[in-house]
Amino acid sequence: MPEGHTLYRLARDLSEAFAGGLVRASSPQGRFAADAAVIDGTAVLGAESGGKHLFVEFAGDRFVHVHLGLIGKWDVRPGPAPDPIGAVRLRLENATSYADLRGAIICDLVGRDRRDQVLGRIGPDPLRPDADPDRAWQRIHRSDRAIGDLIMDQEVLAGVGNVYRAEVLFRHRIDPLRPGRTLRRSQWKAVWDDLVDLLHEGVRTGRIDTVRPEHTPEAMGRAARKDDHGGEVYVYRRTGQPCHVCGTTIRTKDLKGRNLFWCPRCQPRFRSRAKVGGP
DNA sequence: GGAAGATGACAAG
DNA sequence: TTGTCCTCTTCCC
Repeated sequence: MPEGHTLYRLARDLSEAFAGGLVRASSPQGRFAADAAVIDGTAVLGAESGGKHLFVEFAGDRFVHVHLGLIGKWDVRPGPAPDPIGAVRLRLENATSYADLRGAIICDLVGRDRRDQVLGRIGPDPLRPDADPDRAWQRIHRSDRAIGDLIMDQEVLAGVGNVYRAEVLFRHRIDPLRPGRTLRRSQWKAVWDDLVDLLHEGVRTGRIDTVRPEHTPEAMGRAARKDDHGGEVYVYRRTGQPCHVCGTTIRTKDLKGRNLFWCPRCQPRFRSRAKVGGP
């Protein structure tokens, strides 16, 4: 679940629940106990996300830096907190809300320097209005790496994970294995603009839906069925199933340890126009 | 009841 | 490139 839109929503929800007041902080699981004690009873100033990173700011230039990784979750709920269930690394609570963090790959108490360092290292985030897509383009159009690899590199572009990667490349009929340097600038601009739209839609709904109206089950006369992660998608985790658009079997492949999904017909293999080989 | 896999990133070699 | 960490769900026995 945790791609950029999830972290953005979390930052918003944490701000709404806790900003401007004092919070109790604890670590029922114990691994964050010493740091939780430092911020316990202090004021939350706000929360912000950058790509998949989340920072909760406390008075005194203290920040809780969280990265959910593959399996982390942060549940923000109204009401008095119940007894912790499972391994709760960090719990924040006030009179009206509580938030339980589990399974995060990063949960650190840091200063402003570290926060600035982390946010300075990531590429442009499509959810930030001041993001500059040209920063990503400068990396992409000089690279021999596959666009499917580049687009998930958080130093190139921040916030896109495996679902958005698969879906946005499908929507633009781009072969995921095509080298970044072979893309045209106009193609990148279209991909970026689409990511801005898709991520904002993800923030609004809390799900990843990427299927265009003309390809919905209703429009195509097929049975409606939500995919496992809760949204309607073209190719993500649909290996072996027919493409919603052309019916070709969706394929998968391991790319640097992550599953890549694509339709070989809608996203035909890119061939360089440069002549190669012998006479 | 247990293994495998998952929307991720890091360190080590 | 491989190994490691973290939790929860799904699938198979």
